[in-house]
Amino acid sequence: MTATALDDDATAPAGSDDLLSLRLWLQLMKCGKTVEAAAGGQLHREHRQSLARFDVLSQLHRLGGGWQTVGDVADAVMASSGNITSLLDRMAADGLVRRRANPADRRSHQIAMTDAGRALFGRMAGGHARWIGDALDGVSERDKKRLIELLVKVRRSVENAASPEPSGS
Amino acid sequence: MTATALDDDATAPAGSDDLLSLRLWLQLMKCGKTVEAAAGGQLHREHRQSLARFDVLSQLHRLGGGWQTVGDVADAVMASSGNITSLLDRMAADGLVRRRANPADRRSHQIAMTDAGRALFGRMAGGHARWIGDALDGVSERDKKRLIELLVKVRRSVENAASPEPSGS
DNA sequence: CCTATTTATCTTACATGTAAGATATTTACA
DNA sequence: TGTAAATATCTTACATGTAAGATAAATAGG
Repeated sequence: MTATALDDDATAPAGSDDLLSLRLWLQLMKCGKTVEAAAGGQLHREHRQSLARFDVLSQLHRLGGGWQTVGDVADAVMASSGNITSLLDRMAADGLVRRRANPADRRSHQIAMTDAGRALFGRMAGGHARWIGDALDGVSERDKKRLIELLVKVRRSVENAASPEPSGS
Repeated sequence: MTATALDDDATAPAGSDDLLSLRLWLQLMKCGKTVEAAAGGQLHREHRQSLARFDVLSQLHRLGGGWQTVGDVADAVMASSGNITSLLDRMAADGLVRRRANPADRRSHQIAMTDAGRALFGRMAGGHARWIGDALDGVSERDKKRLIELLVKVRRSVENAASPEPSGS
């Protein structure tokens, strides 16, 4: 008996490389879900905030906390335009961020943290980094460095397969 | 300028190991999101189905496609009880799965694929494995094997930190 | 047998995500 | 200039996720 749900499917085509890729994909999804659930649970228990909100505050914290466009924030946290709108609406309703019209482009809106948002992020960030350090305590420094490199390779491969560069760019 | 949003936070505490862990966490989240969005997009384009539905069908396909309890399916796809209920409701409304009372335990319900669900899964599985193989084509076989091992290590570390085993089990 | 606890699922409320398309504005160009 | 295309955000509809607690049935202990 194997660890995957797909490895014996009659319509499966190619060689053993597809099977290895499938196993990698399954482990990546499983690991990602596990880490995300654990980290999200920690943020919810300690601060009643979601990972998505923490990501937005982290991005707004970068570059000194100045105004950033909605699109820049959406790209940074990998949220769709429809999604970031409602997320920022709720965060603004909770007094964590505020909007203003972009003075340079009237199509565009900008976002920044409020004082309350900055204070909340200050309380969250240190504890979150410490929690992650504890959670990854069972992984050696060498393995962490190798993993970071390999994860970047995977991401590049997937992004490249999704929209391959024309050969002469 | 660095790659993270947190590395210069004044409240951050410990040594360089927390920073390395933070970088690993960021890459893991980013890689997971990228791969999930790409795979989900492929399933939506080709079959108008979500990754969550594909996961459920994969799990039901295991063990020969017989009846499984709602709880077993929920555990396998890492869904909460409230979540799996509505997901299975929609899949049942689309004629992909069906429910029955568990003859051995009247608290429990069981789930199996319908013929339509089995047919849909057959069409999805091969193409999905092939798509994943293409997407991970830029990663060497050796790197894939190392990554699988390392991801399992990470997951074990996080699970262990979340609920550490008592010393003598 | 009776009651308390545990277990399995469902219900409700709400947060977060995608998809598709509307709106307003800017940009490119004939 | 005028018009088409691109861009940035928002709106709407709906799918998927969590949290908290209700419900029903099984189980444990008296």
